[in-house]
Amino acid sequence: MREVPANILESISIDCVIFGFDGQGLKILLIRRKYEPSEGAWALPGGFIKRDENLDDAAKRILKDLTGAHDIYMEQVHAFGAVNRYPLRRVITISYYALVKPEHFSLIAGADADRVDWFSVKEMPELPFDHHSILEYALQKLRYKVRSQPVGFELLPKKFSLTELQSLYEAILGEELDKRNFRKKILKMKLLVDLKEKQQSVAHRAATLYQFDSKNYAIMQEKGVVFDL
Amino acid sequence: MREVPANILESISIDCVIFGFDGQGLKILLIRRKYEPSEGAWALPGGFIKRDENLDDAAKRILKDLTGAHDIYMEQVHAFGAVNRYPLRRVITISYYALVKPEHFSLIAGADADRVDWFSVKEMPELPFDHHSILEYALQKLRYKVRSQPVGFELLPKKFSLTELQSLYEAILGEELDKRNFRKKILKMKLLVDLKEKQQSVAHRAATLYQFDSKNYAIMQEKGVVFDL
DNA sequence: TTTAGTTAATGTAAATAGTACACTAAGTTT
DNA sequence: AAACTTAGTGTACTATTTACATTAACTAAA
Repeated sequence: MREVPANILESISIDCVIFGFDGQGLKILLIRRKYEPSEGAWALPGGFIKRDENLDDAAKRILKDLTGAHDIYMEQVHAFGAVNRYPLRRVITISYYALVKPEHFSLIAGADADRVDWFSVKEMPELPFDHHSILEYALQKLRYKVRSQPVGFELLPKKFSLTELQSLYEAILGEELDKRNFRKKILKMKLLVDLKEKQQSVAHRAATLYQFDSKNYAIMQEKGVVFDL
Repeated sequence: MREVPANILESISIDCVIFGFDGQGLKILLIRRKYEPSEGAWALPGGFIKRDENLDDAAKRILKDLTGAHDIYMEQVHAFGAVNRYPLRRVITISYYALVKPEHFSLIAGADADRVDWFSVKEMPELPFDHHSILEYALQKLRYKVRSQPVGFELLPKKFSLTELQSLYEAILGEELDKRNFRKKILKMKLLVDLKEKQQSVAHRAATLYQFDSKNYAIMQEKGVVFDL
């Protein structure tokens, strides 16, 4: 445990819930805490806000300092402020979340972390403080969001099959989807470009590859088109 | 302007966006600020959090101290933390909102407010700091919510007509709804009890009165039934 | 070279939900 | 009795959702 520097706001922290999808299941990025309180525990990457820093900027900096992961677009989720949530003093934390592709980031433990790693959401270590609630809340939000917006294409390779896309959605939602209905819906959105290419060297019938149509997505967003999965 | 007491967290405030519906239009509860900064301006009721107070409790207390309105269930909306949003020092604010029936509350300006009043959302005074953004954000949330959940029954008299209910929804959404379709949908939800009673002494055909079926609502919520208006 | 194994790809019928739309009913007031 | 005001109602059309099973294409192993 160390002293609180003067240029930070000592009563407000940010915690980041970074979800990752690697083609298998849903993962979450944790750091191992180098200092008290809860030294040695795996926890959400979090830290304090500087006096001259906006919230979104603080979230980015904190994540980068602890894990090395940068250029991640995060969204604010919720403020958690139970009186005794943090043992040393009163701290209210604001949570942020993002969904990323693990292999895009080389992780480097820094600042108050001595290790960083991805954990499967299904097999999580015990988390300190109220980090479990924070995680659950963010997961709810992610699931909600993924149903109403075409989220997550950036998590797949540039060229992907519809089955891969479906697995992604199933991993996030934690439930199985009907193949034909999924395809119908996703193709009707006109957000995928059929590349007229096939998978190579797979031990079964090769799937057609698609690409996310980000141009059309931008246009539709401007028009205020609502998506729904 | 006064000193910051020691038992409060000086960098975190709460601002309350209290929407009211009085049968006519959507209103919002504002206070007139008694002290600098922005002394004399109409603003959202807001204040600082005490060290031994949870967020939700703080929101309730702050609202009560400034306006006299109590027993209002508020929900957290968003944290706003632009570096210069508050002129005196760095303050991050967490917004809360609620939707209530104005005539249920006797307003008493207190603490840092010398007046309290309801304003039509359509004719708002200039608000200080980033209160306008905070209000807009809460309004978005309210509109969103009212479409997906049976919100707002508590704003009407215990016995109400379908037309009154429809006016409420129209006021919140800021758009007109089709009478027949509205009735079809709302009745299909099985959330209203037909009281087999008629309005009294109205200068036209009397409408049937209904009551919100909170018992059935609780049951349906448990089952996870999704509503959609 | 045949067979087994694996995943890709496809369509339809039925049910449900959403939308647009106009007239009659029941009271009160003049 | 006529005029006014709001209540109350149904239908046809379209779009969306859901459940569901077979054939196609390719590889690997026998």
